[in-house]
Amino acid sequence: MDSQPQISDKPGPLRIIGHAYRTFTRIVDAELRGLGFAMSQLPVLTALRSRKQLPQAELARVARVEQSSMAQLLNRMERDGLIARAPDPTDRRSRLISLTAQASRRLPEGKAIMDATVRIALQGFSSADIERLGELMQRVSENLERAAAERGL
Amino acid sequence: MDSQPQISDKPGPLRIIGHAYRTFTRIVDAELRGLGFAMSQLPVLTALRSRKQLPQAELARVARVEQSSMAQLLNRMERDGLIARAPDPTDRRSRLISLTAQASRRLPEGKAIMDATVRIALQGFSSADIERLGELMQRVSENLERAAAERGL
DNA sequence: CGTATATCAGTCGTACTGAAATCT
DNA sequence: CAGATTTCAGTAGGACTGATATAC
Repeated sequence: MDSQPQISDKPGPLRIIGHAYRTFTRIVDAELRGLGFAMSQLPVLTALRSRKQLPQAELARVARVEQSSMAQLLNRMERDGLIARAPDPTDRRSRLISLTAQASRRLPEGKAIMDATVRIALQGFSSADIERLGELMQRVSENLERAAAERGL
Repeated sequence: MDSQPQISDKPGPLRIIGHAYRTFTRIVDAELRGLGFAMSQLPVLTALRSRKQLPQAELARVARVEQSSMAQLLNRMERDGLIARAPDPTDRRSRLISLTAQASRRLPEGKAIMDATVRIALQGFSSADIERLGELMQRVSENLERAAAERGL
């Protein structure tokens, strides 16, 4: 007798996406805590590893967050001794961000934790599955970016 | 000369997922603002529409957030006149949550906005694509849930 | 004791406002 | 020089989490 409505409240793909992402963040942040890192900091750290000095606006672009989000993140990172801010000699509005030696030293281990967790998330996925997931999510992201732009967001 | 490293910083599937979800939230919240709703409230509202009275713990389970997150969400919803809390006659620790008439009246329109935004996110997707995306994300979610449980998170 | 709820501190994201420097 | 743009800072409020505390 499955004529019962069973009030499934089926989550819908976007609900699943949100929940999976929060679970991912929770795991990575817990693993990074021992290193003194947080997941939100990794894009900043890795961007500064290759190009040693970058302005805040460029870091916001790389991390795909708003300028004010990046400003606050950098405040916490400076407080925690992960980055330093130095005046930009060529533009007095700007300050150049660089890694401290400590952050630079611990970065590889942090990146390894991140990569390992991504592998856990994708356990049991074939290369084709991974490629397909990336492609589908990329299309979702583009659809939403376009809609946001149309609305001036 | 494309022998340049081109420092692609390829996002990785989890980064795309996070960014897509944030963009989705931003759009839905903007559209719901006129109704006085927020996206985080919709699971609560729809759960209370079918079963008119539920305790906080059950709402946290349905919305897949921690108990403290739900407590604060309900505080804001009560402040905004969307829900009411009444003592549970059968358990004096618990309080039963119910919708106000206003919230109940506006809920269908809120649900329509949500559904329309999901359709935008999935524009250009065949039914097979949608099914495949749901299936892949479900597997990611299960992998991460298992890992979180193993770590006592 | 165990379960339901409340509260606090902290992170992270957004929007909005405004000052200072730069560019045209 | 005026006016627009860019770079950053600061604030407010929301949505999470984890850790505690209180009530039954």
